[in-house]
Amino acid sequence: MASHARPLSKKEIRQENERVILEAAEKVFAEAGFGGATMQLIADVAGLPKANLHYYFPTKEALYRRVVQNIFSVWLEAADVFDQASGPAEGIGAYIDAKMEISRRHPAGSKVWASEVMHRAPVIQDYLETTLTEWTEGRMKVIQRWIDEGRMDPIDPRHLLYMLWATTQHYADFGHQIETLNDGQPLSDRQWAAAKQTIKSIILKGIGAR
Amino acid sequence: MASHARPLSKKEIRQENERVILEAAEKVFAEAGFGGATMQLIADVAGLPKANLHYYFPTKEALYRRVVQNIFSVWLEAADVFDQASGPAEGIGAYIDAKMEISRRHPAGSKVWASEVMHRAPVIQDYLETTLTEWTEGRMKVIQRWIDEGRMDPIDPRHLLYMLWATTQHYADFGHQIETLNDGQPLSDRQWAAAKQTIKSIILKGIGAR
DNA sequence: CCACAACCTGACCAACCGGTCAAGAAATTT
DNA sequence: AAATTTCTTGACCGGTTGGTCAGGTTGTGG
Repeated sequence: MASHARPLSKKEIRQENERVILEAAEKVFAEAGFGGATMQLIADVAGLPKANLHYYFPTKEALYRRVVQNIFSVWLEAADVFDQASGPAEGIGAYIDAKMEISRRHPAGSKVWASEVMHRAPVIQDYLETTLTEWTEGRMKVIQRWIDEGRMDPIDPRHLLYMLWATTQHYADFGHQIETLNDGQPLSDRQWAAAKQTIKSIILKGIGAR
Repeated sequence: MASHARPLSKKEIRQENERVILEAAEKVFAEAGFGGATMQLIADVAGLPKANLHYYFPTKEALYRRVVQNIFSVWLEAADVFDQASGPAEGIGAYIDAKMEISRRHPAGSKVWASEVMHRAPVIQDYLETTLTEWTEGRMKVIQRWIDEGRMDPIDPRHLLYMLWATTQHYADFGHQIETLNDGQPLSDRQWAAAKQTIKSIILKGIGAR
């Protein structure tokens, strides 16, 4: 039982507790939605008294906002692979791999994001209008350049992006449905690989990547 | 003001009130989630006193269950076009059109369904295990037959189906995000047509439909 | 070692929610 | 037109929820 643990410093205490609370909150918000989640349940999952949550996060909304912000930053990181690529096959292929990995490792985060957007983004509308809009336009330009260079078919870049988001996030957001249709078992390593392979195969061939 | 309206019969009253309540409930559940929705708000949207809702639907859960069941039946109807098709280009193309039309006309329903599945399907798990499983297996056999007949590439039918669901429902579930990225405007007729066309083009080429 | 600041938490509260009920209004049956 | 069934609704209730707070504990800087 960590008998040699020296007393934690105030900074460490704050860091650790915020981390534990955010982790628990992400899980509970994903499973119950914002309205269905309760501070009491989040506190139980985090292993802290409810009043302690309100010490670190003044309101339920403030806590939720932090959870969504965290997800958004993870979400954007996957974009890096896009820019560093030399062509559509490499760039889009790597992007699919990255987003599928996020769906597998952070399904709760993806669900919170989906829920937030479905409810008309009451908390992160400003992010949609600024950061996401800029990100999307940048990526559309990259795709358009590939088209102009004759490295893929003339596909509407916007709808191609939507297709990539939809397909990859589906494996997180609808994971329960997929699991049910898989005899109640989570996808195995082999099945995840097959999913990635099928998606990449259809899309890369579908856009005529060369 | 319908001054000539004869008094409504009891049957008509029941039919009309249930319809109004279910319509309001679908909208409110879609916008707020099950936990965030309140009977009072549904009553306000329906234009009825709250106690009247409990006369027609004993509990919030019972009302929610009916909403989800309605959505599920609409959802399955779109399958017809799949079976009547002579080949993958026609069948899958028509299925995409049908599901995109549902996303456009019934976005609230799609959101309720997504929300239900994301929360581990507490209400319609039995449907997933029976009706949806059977439906999926049937459609997988159709696709496999097309593959065996050499009418499309050997694609894993299961992941192709997930891709079709994900891509089409994305336009309903993430409609708010798409609208924001479209300068805050809903997609026009032309843009909906472009979306359909892009999706069909990529997928049909991607699976080598011939 | 002391004074201060940061952290912790059981107990509490006002607001809200799903659901009930009794009493009346309206349609239907006899 | 009386009797009966169905529909309507304001008022009410117990339970839950987000949030508060006072008083205690623990680390920290001088």
